[in-house]
Amino acid sequence: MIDAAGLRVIRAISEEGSFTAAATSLGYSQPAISQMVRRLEERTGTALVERLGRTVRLTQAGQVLARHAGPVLSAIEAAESEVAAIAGLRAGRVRLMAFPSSSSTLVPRALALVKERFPDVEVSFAEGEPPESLAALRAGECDVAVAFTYEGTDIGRGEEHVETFLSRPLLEDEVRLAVPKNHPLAKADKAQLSDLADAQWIAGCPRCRGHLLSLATRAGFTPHVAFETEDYVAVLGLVAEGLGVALIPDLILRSAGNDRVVTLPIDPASRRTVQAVTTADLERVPAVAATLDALVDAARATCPSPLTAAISAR
Amino acid sequence: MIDAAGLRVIRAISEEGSFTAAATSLGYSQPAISQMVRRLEERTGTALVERLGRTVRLTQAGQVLARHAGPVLSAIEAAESEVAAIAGLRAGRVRLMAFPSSSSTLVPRALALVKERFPDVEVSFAEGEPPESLAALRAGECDVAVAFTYEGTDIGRGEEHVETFLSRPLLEDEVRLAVPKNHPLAKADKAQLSDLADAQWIAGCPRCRGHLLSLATRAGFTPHVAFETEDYVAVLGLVAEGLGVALIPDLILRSAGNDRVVTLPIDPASRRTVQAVTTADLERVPAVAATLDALVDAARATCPSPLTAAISAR
DNA sequence: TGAAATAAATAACTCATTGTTATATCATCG
DNA sequence: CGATGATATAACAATGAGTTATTTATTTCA
Repeated sequence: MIDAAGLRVIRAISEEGSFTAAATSLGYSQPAISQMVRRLEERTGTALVERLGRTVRLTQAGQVLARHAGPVLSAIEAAESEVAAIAGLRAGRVRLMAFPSSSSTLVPRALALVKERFPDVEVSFAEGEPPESLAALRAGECDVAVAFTYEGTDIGRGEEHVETFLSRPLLEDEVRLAVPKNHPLAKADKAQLSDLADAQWIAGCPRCRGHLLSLATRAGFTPHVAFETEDYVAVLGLVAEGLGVALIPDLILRSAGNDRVVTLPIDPASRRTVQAVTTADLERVPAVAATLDALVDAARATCPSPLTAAISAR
Repeated sequence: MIDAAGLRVIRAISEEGSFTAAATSLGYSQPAISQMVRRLEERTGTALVERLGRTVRLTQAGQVLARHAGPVLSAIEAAESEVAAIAGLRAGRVRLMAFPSSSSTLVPRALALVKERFPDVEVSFAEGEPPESLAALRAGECDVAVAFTYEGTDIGRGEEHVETFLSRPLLEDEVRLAVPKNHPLAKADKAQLSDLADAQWIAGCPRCRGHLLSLATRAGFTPHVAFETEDYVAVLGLVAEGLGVALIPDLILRSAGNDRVVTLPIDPASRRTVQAVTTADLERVPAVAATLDALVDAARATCPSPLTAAISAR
């Protein structure tokens, strides 16, 4: 029945003392005010202004509206400016969830970029492996997930498809074989996976373990997994002690090397793609978009690869 | 940019958890909500809801709007209900101004009627002779003036025209000649004004004095005004003491008689019309309309005259 | 796994609202 | 009494905000 526009008009009349002045103050034409008042009076069923010749004055009912106009309009303006701040990146919160090994360089660098560009945007951060982070994204518990997919790995056994969401590729991460320095393959150019059918394997995160199984199956064997840990520093330690071999993404080796371990490409090559994942809706939230951009930029700085080259060329 | 309708929609979505439920709760169709949200998102420049498959959830910006919706909408509802109370005569204030001699019966009776019919309507009352009461009406200091006009009297010398306003006739009030009981005319049927050219006159209020002058001029003389007072009881007292004669409206004689005074019609007859005066705008204020009605009813009860008969027949 | 059910998006259309300009009316003031 | 300043009205255009019908997508359930 009564909306913000009506209150604005009544307030302007009350403040300015005439329809014409109210019109100029609101940027309207005079008849617009005249008609607006008439409509309001029709709706409320009572006169709101007294037209006394050349001047107008509010009736009691008009004064009631004018009195309420202030609080209502300033609350609306407050809401608008809060939303505008979010839209203008002068406010906003992004909840980021990333898998542990990305936390070392990529994510911190991206967070720093966001902070530098938009100091008032808050980015909170939690660790989580892809299945959890995607579930959190779906559940609305985070806004951006930094996840990875292994090339050619078909997910789908209860896990979230990355394809359900909107994802931007960040890095191409080559999967290498890690062997102890004294291992027969240590000096080889590349390793045939099938040569390692009888090796003891050390597996990383569940997803990586799945990838290992998938690759091994394709190479015609079932790997014997002697140890399992999500901590890649530990994986490298185990390998260094000669307790087994492991598949390790190149990205991890950049932050956590071990000089008693040698890594070499495998054949057929395998890579994982690190992606920033969000939803189509959240991508329209400016702070989220800014975070995605920062992640892309951070990835480019982290590792110039064919993929990121392609992205920069774009 | 954002109006009450938008806030209502966002709040409904937040409360109901889906567009469809929000639509039913607001009495809209589902696409209406869908489009409303889209418009809001276009205007604000950021996503307001996350569509997660079948369910929707508000984004941070959406939550900002939902948070403000409550206060804003309840303030608007409060304003609406206050105005509705005024429109529905469950509230309201009328400032009445009446000339003194109407205060005796007509006005009190009318006030009682309003109080009986609409107990929550406040009518405040002040005395004032027609020129002042009309000026007050014009100045917005009162809402209804009970005034009178002398038949055939042309006003206009700086005074307010009753015709400027909207007036409803209440009573036809005959002007009679008051003489002492022992006056030569005391037993006459009627008095020729011209027979009183040499009499001492006692005048009432300024307006009444003006009327006396006008009538006398028409009768061919200039009256000798010996006394002047606005208090008609005093006028009657002066007449009773034989200090002069006076023109007195019949209405006054009903409440303030004096048995040492005789009144008789004058020739040519003269009457004043008692009117309830307001403005076209104020007449659309329900409490004002109710007061006017009460005045008409009170007048009918006070003095059944040809005029009031005509009004009831209408 | 596939079909039914549920929910949101889209298309196409209608109608009311809310502006506009041009003009009339009306009160005030020199 | 005419000029002026203010509101009202008329006619019209654009937009907003609904509607129904239909499509698309996700969940659920057999």
